Amino acid sequence: MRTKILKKPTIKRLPTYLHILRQLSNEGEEYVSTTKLINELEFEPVLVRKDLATMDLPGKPRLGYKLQDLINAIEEYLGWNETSDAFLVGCGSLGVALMGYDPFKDYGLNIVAGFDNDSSKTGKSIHGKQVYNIAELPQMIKEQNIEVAVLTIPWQYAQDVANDLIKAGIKAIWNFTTVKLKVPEGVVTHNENLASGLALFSVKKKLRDNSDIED
Amino acid sequence: MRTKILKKPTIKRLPTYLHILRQLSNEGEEYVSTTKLINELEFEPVLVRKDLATMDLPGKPRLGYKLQDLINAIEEYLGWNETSDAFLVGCGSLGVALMGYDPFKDYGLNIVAGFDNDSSKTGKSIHGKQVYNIAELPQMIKEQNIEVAVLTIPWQYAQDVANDLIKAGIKAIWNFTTVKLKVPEGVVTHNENLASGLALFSVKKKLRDNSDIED
DNA sequence: TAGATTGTTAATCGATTAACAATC
DNA sequence: TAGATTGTTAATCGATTAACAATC
Repeated sequence: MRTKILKKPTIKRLPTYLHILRQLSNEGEEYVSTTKLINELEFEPVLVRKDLATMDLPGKPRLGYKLQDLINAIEEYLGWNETSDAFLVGCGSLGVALMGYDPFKDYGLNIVAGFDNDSSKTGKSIHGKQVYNIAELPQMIKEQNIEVAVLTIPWQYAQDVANDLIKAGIKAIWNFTTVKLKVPEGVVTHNENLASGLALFSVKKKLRDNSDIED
Repeated sequence: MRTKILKKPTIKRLPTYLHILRQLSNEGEEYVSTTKLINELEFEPVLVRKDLATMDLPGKPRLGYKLQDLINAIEEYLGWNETSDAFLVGCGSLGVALMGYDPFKDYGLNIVAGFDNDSSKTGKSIHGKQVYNIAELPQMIKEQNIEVAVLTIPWQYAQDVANDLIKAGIKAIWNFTTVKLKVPEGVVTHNENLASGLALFSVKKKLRDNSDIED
């Protein structure tokens, strides 16, 4: 297993590359050069070349990289060659969306069930996935050996529920609440901050004409 | 109107501050110091102080900032003191979620209607908002003077639909597809890249034990 | 006055960009 | 051989952190 640690900005750009590479692959291409990738992107060529170089694949001058090798390397690095099963906690509108968001299957994430404390939601199935009462979480986490959770509950309950999840064996939490979770060693969280994105969007909008702010 | 341009990382942190400040305000606090903010956060104190300093408010040594002034300044800077009406295009699972995502009302965004080309979706209302056929978009954008669009359609159609939106008068697109939209001068887009977040999450997960990667 | 805090300038760190060498 | 591309080292740029002065 590769243990080389890439820079955070590089990691964030990898899915963008991967998306284009998969497209090119569908179109039957065999090799891909930085130049070809750049056409679809707004990154600097050197940046792309450096990012791809971190994958430690040999590129052929004049040709580029072997497309499939590059795809495999990125998928492997991200761990997207095998999917992890995950529980989603909080079947509000955002939770329901994520349960039905097809593209995740390309990103190594498989949400297998949802949980909620609202009895009007439990017992039904959403996007083909069963919704259970949150009380059943600990037992089901243990039984099914689930290590990944997606947290889409109101922020007021976030820390408490996270504590329960961790106690039951969850090792990684993708957190969509605005709360910065406090977690013990050995548990990772990642905050998906929609508000940050919206803030940036709002400011760009305001500065529309005289702006020099970049994405 | 304030035209001072903040740094991108600062802008992304503002909503986090705002969230905590609003909480403190609800609890009846009148002043807030960096020290108090830090308790809820994982940022460096100096960083927070510098971010807040960009708001150009006088802080009182030993006391901190006047809470309400700080909240107002941040909201004003982000343009969140007044909400913009927006159309959402693409009522798939993600689109439906965003239409029903309550917190947006605190973030200056008001999605007033949805659009889709699937006749099984049009004519109904979702989360209290009407869904129209995408063919009606141009006319309705003009009639209602809408300048903001949220784009949650499959990426294959993203550029084409964006072109139509812009032609009809849309000035700002919050783009949830994986495509980097090409837009003319005077139109802003912001890409919300869920895949980037998931990539970072995946890598953190993989490196769980021996990691030195930071959020 | 002492202490907690704001506010600012300088130093460090990290990421991007520029310049150029190597290769098929 | 010429040219397109990979690959790498050095320079620049931007953001964070450290150090310290100012103030109530």
